[in-house]
Amino acid sequence: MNSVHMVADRNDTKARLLTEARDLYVEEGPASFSLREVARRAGVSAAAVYRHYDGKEALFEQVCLAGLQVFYGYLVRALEEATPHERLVGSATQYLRFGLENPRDYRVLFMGAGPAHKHPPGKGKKPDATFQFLIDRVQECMNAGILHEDDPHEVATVIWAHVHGLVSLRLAGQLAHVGTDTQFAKLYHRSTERLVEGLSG
Amino acid sequence: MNSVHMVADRNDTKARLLTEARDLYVEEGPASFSLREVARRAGVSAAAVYRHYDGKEALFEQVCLAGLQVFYGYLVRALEEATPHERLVGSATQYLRFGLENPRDYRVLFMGAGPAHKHPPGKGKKPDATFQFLIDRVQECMNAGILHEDDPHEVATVIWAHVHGLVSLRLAGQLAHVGTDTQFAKLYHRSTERLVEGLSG
DNA sequence: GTCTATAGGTGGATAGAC
DNA sequence: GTCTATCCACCTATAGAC
Repeated sequence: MNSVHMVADRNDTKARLLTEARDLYVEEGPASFSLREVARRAGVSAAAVYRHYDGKEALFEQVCLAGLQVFYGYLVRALEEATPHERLVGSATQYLRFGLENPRDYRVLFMGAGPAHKHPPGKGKKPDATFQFLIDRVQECMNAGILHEDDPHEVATVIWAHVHGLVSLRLAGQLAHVGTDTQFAKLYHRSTERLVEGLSG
Repeated sequence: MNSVHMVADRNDTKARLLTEARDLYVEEGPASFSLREVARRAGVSAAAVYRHYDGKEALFEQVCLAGLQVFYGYLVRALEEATPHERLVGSATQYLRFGLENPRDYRVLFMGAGPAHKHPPGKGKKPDATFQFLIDRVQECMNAGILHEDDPHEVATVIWAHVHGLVSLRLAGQLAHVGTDTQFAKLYHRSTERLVEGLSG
């Protein structure tokens, strides 16, 4: 096995720094996110980090980009569905799956404290791509007559707010009373479907 | 006018520090929130802050508490409504008003970066009181037969997630395409009412 | 590619004068 | 109540040895 083909060696310092950086960020917050602490957790010196990343900000940028890659990996699966309706529902399902299976990435991408990090390019640009994806699913349903003709922008907006609200509150521990992830998923799907029906009918 | 009765003198350093602290937090994020910078903005030395607050964390705690006071000031107005249904809808309305009229306080209270600030007592305790308030409104509607009997916990959960999702995305600028605050308010009310109908019918 | 050493900077908090 | 001066901790980033 050539090292060139190894994507995530357990001892790959670069990859290790990336995950340690992400974990530190979500565990201790932006205020405590330091390059030195990331290096400590990864078991290397602070100076070593500069062999892999251009600095603190660049490191965090890569954390965001890596999270987006994972996120898109989930979203695109919804396109494998057969009908427009299934693709729309599937999008919501994949969004939920991403959040529950990658809570740390979700927090970095969608629960960053507003202007917490200034530069992270994944904050103002890519989520727009996400939004467009959802708009396309809605438009698709309207074209197929599955959803009543309406402003796809508006319907997509409300759906996004709804799923983001549910997932973010769940990950924040505010919805612990709902029970298991499976129970939460039922609630998620039921309320989302009813919301869509209510908005389109 | 006795100074004892003056709550917010323009030159009241203590009050000035509080608002400067809040603004710095929402503008620059937790990572850049420093006692020294707050003091600079307030036009006093860093040491002067300690005459009013016990330190950096204590200062931020007071920022959170002040925001909660304002928030509750909005919520309780919903209790002035005549019927359970109007009180439930009114709660959502007041929640929206608070967010649009006090975006900085809203960000501090509900859009803090997860574990961004560790101690702030307004994060794990008080929002529970907020949630209980909403549960009470829902239960009230069910008792009155206005909402179909269901788990008030669950219905309140979905409503909270929905309104929080809409307001937080709006304040994050992700819903700029919706238009004016008035237009956004229409969307907010319409989608919320349909959600409630869908969940209870 | 990783280390140690170091330069240069910011911040929290305290002491003591006024 | 506010100031200046100060201490100490921690950080980013770089230089140069290995």
